[in-house]
Amino acid sequence: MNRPRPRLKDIAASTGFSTNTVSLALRGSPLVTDETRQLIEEAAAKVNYQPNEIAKSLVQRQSRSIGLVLTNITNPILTHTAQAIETMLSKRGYSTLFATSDNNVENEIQALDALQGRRVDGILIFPADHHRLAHIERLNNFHLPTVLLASAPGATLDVVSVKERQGARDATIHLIQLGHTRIGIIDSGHWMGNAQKLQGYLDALAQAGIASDEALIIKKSGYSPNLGREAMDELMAAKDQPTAIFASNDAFAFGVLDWCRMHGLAVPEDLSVIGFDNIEFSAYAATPLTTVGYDPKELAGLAVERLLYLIEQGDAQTAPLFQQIDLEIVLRKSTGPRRENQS
Amino acid sequence: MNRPRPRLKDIAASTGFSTNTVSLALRGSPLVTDETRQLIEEAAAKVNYQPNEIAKSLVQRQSRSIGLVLTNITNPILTHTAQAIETMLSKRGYSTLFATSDNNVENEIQALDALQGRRVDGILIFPADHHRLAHIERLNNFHLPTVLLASAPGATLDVVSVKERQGARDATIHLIQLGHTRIGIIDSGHWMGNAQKLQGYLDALAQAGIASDEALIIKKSGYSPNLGREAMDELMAAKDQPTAIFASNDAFAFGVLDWCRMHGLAVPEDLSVIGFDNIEFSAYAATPLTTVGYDPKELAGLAVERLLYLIEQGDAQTAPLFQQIDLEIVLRKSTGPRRENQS
DNA sequence: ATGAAAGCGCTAACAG
DNA sequence: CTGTTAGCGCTTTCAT
Repeated sequence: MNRPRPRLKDIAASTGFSTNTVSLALRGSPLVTDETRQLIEEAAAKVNYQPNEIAKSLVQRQSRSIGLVLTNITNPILTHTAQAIETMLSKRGYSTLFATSDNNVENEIQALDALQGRRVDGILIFPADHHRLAHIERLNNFHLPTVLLASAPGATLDVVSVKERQGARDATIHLIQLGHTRIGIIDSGHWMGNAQKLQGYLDALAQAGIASDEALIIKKSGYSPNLGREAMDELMAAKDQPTAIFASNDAFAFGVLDWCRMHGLAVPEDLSVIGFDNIEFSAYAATPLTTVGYDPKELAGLAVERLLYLIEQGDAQTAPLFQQIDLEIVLRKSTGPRRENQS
Repeated sequence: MNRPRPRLKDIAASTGFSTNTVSLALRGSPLVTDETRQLIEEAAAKVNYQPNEIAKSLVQRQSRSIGLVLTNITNPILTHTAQAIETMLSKRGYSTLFATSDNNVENEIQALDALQGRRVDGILIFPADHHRLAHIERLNNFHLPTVLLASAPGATLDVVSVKERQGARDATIHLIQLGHTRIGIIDSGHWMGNAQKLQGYLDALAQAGIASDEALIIKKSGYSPNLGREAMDELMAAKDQPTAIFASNDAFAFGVLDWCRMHGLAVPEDLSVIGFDNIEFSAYAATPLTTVGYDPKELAGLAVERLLYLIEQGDAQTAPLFQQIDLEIVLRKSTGPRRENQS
């Protein structure tokens, strides 16, 4: 059973045709007779012939593979996006090489090098650091189509992301409409997030005529409930405590909920909390989480379409496109009206 | 800025050496003078030379890439495993091509074909269906090292997985020790699970002299809290209701917790529930979930080591190795002693 | 210590 | 319609 993989040449030899004819036949060229095609197909099937895509890639100068670079996959919304991307790409005949940067620019550079070495036809990337994009933008020098999956400030690349600023604003407005004026934000700092969410939060406050307070703005780098708990320690140390919290991702929000459980605060009676991302689990949290969500498939679809378009364009330079999808608030149980007696 | 990618030949031309010398120099061969190596390295750096791994793969007949096939990535424990795999592989100089079968054998076959076409050096796979492995086992015909990431009954392939049966037995024993005798199981049917967990559950019951009851055994195919809820509808319809539930994955357990919340049952006072996998969020569930967990990195490490070993072995046939890692119960709040007045 | 030639498995002209 | 030739970018004998 242990044979070496059959080549075009082998099936050429066994059928008596030339490798060229075999190649054409197998690719369904109209130039070859039905009769010979049939012969060739049979011979190919008999030995379980599978074309060597590597050889094909070499001669065609395209690998029909793309690179997907993620920061890390502890955030389920990213993995859903990743899976959707892979599925769509696979339907279009592309393989996906994946790599993780773990939010580290050095790793990211290495990953990009490896992908370039493998001559991927394009790259989809969640950047590790929204302020260090030079190594990504440099990909353009080699005509390597790239789309960013997060809106980085001043990027000269194509972007497909979510309307973070607007989503954050809507979340904050939701809290304001419930009567809250002391609203804390736990922002994810500059990676996995730029200043967009913070901006949206400030927009909402300004619009409602509420002064922002530095003591209510906490930055945490990472994605973990622990960070949410830590942030709460700081937030609730303020003299004038917040009555509502906007957590810039659901993991932070879980940390907040847990902090409340530990400290005997009822949600939403004593504290309202709203998250961001609407990961599947948010419906099953200690208090079902109100959060702002989006459809990862929509994001994936847009990104894949755009990337494939850029690939097909080839050398024809196209101006970078900036696309963002809508978010919407998913109302559950973790937000409620501010009570009179509240702090 | 828009140049084509430099080749060995180009930097040979610019330095006056032959492509062969350049190739040797860049790979650090001792055959070439330090002086010329330096010259060549400079020239290469100047044009940002990156070797074409595709060409390399073709001539060396190895791609230094492996295929990772997942069922789907809604289960966070799988994504953690996947990330750990990618990270380890990347450290060893391997790229990872990833594909998802969505628990569908047809998709799985397609994915495997694509990976073979790309001439991956090995495959790591969570099989879609533990009873349909023929297409995977066939990979051996082409010397394609493969390791299964789930213990399939009677597989003739290498396996690295968790001690599901023992973990399930331990979980059930835990409930029995708390005084429960009416213990329901929500099993994940035959994919993403074989009969191992059910077996472990039955083992524990038998060992304690408790008769098993068909009415307490529910099978659900999939990974979603909804299925847990559905199962509860069936389970609690029994005349003699269970006082404890073993959910074969954490998502099911969340569904159970949610069902309890909807029906006014207190956990663990009215019902104990234990999950499986210990996903990160289980600590933040409506009731912090007691569950049986393992370290995905350990699983990933074992799998990668084994695969790489098989790859290095080359044609030397080695008997399939069956490895399983330990599980341990993570005690939280969702299990408690059976009360006297309980059902 | 360096160069020339061959070839990995395939597709792409170009003939006939 | 089918065969011949060349070449993708690299490594690998084999010379020198």
